[in-house]
Amino acid sequence: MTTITLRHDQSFDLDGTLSCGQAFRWEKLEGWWQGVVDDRAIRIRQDANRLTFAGADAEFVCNYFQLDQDLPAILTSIDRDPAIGAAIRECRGLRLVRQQPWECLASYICATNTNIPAVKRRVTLMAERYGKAINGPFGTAYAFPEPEALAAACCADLRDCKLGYRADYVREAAAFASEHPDWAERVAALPFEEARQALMQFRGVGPKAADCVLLFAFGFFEAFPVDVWIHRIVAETYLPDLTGKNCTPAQYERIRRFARDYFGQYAGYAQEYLYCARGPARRPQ
DNA sequence: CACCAGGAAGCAT
DNA sequence: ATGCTTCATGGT
Repeated sequence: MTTITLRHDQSFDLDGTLSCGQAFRWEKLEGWWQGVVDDRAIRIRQDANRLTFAGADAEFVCNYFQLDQDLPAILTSIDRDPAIGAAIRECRGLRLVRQQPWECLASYICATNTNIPAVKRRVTLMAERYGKAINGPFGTAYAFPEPEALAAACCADLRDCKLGYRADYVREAAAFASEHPDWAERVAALPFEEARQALMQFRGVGPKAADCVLLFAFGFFEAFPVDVWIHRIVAETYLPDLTGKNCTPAQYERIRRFARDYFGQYAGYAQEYLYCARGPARRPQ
């Protein structure tokens, strides 16, 4: 068990960070967050400015939660109006975690036209069936499956993981990733728009999923994923002439360009704060 | 039973 | 380029 004390400039809210839906492999049990990152089973809790954890060292935890990123400065840079200001006050301390590219890509292929609990279920089922077993501080856990393991999976077994029509997309992506082990570093080396196009070459990865992977795994903080909630919020708050509930490709393009211009190079943080401040009780209409 | 959920592909216009 | 349909699943 390790404890670190956060510095004054390391504003951090563990609960907000892990419950906002960016990563799918954490759950809170009896005051502790338990999760799997890479091949580590981690247990962590926060008491004021102290972080206590097991299953990983301080450097790993610091890197995963990007604790050395200057969050106060980022929030100042995106704080452009009362609406985002309220979201920042409500969610201050929320950080984007640094996910692994393959897991993030596969997870967001599983996230189309569905909700977060269902994605968690799919990812957990895939890990239990195809992932490496890990002995951690909370019994046996399972790493997210390597591309090879999912590429070799038979389609019926994958469908048992409740992937539905997404099973073929995951298998195809897994086959590509196992044949091109350097796919992630090649994407990481590209400029933003080219990296985005590269991700959208995967079947099952459209604009939204690509932007999520760019933001959550590749550190492209200008990425601005537009899901149904963000579409609704942006239409109500910033672009009132947007009509309809369905987000056409042209609307998607307009929203993300607006966000990049308006919020700046950390537009992705603005997206996450707006999304998380939407309020769990808020109903559509 | 209808409707929705961190969408995207496949076609027809 | 834009619009409609379908896709599989679980929750409400």
